[in-house]
Amino acid sequence: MNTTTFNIAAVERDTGLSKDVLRMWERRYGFPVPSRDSNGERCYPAEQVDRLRQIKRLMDLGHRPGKLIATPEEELRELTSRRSKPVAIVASADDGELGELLTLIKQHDAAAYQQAMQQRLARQGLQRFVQDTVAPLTRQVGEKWEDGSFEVFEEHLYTELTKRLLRQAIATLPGGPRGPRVLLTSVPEEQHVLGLLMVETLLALEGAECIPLGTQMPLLEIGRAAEAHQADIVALSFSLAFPPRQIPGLLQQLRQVLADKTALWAGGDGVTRIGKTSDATLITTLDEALRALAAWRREHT
Amino acid sequence: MNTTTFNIAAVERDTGLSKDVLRMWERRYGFPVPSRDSNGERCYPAEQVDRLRQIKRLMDLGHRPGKLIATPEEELRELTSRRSKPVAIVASADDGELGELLTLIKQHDAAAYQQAMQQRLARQGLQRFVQDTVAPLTRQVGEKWEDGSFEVFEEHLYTELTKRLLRQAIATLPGGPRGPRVLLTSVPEEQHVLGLLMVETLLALEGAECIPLGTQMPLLEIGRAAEAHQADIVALSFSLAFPPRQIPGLLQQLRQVLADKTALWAGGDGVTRIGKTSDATLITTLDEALRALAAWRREHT
DNA sequence: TGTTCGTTTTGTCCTAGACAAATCATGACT
DNA sequence: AGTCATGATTTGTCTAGGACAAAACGAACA
Repeated sequence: MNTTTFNIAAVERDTGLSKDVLRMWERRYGFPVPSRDSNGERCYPAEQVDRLRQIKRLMDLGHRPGKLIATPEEELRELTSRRSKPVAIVASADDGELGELLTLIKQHDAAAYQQAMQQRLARQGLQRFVQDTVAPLTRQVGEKWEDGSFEVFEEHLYTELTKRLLRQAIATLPGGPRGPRVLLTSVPEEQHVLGLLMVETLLALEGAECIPLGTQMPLLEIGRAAEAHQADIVALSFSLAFPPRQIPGLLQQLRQVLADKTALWAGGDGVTRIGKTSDATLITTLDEALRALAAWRREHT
Repeated sequence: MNTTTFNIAAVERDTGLSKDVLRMWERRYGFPVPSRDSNGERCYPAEQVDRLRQIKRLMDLGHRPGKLIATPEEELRELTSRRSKPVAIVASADDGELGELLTLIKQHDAAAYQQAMQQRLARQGLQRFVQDTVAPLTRQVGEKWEDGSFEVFEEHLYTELTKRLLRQAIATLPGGPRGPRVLLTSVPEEQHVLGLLMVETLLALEGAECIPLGTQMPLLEIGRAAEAHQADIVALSFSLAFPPRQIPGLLQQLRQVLADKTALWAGGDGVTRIGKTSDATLITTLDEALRALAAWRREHT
């Protein structure tokens, strides 16, 4: 009998759904329906936590909670059917080879994966490696995770190993301070860093001076860092999981904190869902990052 | 006029203090006292957000909010006076040299810092580098941050650069699967990874097979990962900032999720504040990690 | 085909009360 | 003098339901 239950804080921690949302769903949709302990506090069974995490993931993909909760188990079908929607039209000839890499992760063979990636890096060169291998591979891992063929921990393993590869590659680059000075980071609550690393790699290759501050910088500190480092550009990353409603206000606040001459770039899948803004340059693809760099250089000659 | 204000979600994001706590403090202590917008919602000025972050930091160090909030500006004194308390008795002869490294970070000279660290690594060897350089340096950066002589972004820069160094060093180690299989990760909400990397380095040096899953793994997923990887040991890290109240219950839940033969290690400064538990082996220093490894090996011959 | 406008959905914020866990202070006992 | 138990205080988290604004949707219209 494994009757472990989770209190509401643990569920928030594990699913990313706020306590407010969990209580509201219970009130409105009748799900989840946790039991109560002797103090009248909610006790969620593991099964419901798993389902909530699945729902959260589908919501990050654009689905609406009302519909998802109403769907009993056909979600599994929805998961795969959703596959038609994304812009996976970019059918690369490399799909087969990427599949091999995915298989290595799926087999949890870290050593073989790293070796295969190193070979690929040597063959393609860093720029093409990032654009034609790491980026599509990351997308595919995300999709595998959506349709349930990848576990969360397998995605984590992929992310961790790939981060190491990119950081290693960046370390070998000569630090050429001939381009703009770019400060790369993310706001608190946003911990995805892989996209930021890809951008850093490409910008560093182009000779920009990158200052990586990791993730989760408080807004006011980003302002101080930009000033202290005399940054020309502040580049932020937002993942799909980041609450979209917070992004516009956040960019506006940051814009006010930064000096006027400092450019503000916001990138990542999370910004595809917000409208245009005058506070920041929105960057949705790696190519756009390179174009934005070129544009910046044209304007500052 | 920089009159940017923050709503309560932004303050939670930037300070790590929950909305509940922010509202409760306002009710009980009369601080913070945000203004209200036209909807009656709280608007915190930047100044209060900074103070809150400072208070949060001191609380992580063991101070109590009631006292801190009552202290108007003498906090600054407290900050430095607190210096006497920590176990900084380990006066290493290296202090001078470490100071130089700190200075490089303070000057934001990433290139020089990396070069100096590489030299140190070459001179000391990896094990001593971790134990005699990285560990004390990290502690000092934390202290500098406490007394205000390091900004948050300077700590982030240190962390990011040092992470890269360690990962690079780990990558050069031969993957010898002769020891136990150790799965390293942290629970959601816990994003500090430097301690985990130090342990990974030492364990890998001892020939253990390390599986780094990054941070923020949901509990149930940790269980699945341990099973899939046939892990002998699951090693978790908790920083000082992690809510201590959650740790015991969390270890208990995880213990139930894991197979009996799988050992559970909990390390980091965060576990020094909780009592003994039968659910996990508590590890508070790097030495202890090595001893725990030796003990494990004795028991499994 | 695309745009505007009402309607529905959804998340977040609000107040205020209750309680349990942790911490502190006191006093008794070894 | 030190150690342990007991009671008071501090502190965080949970609960409840209500209100509202922003986003998403759908339908009528240009």
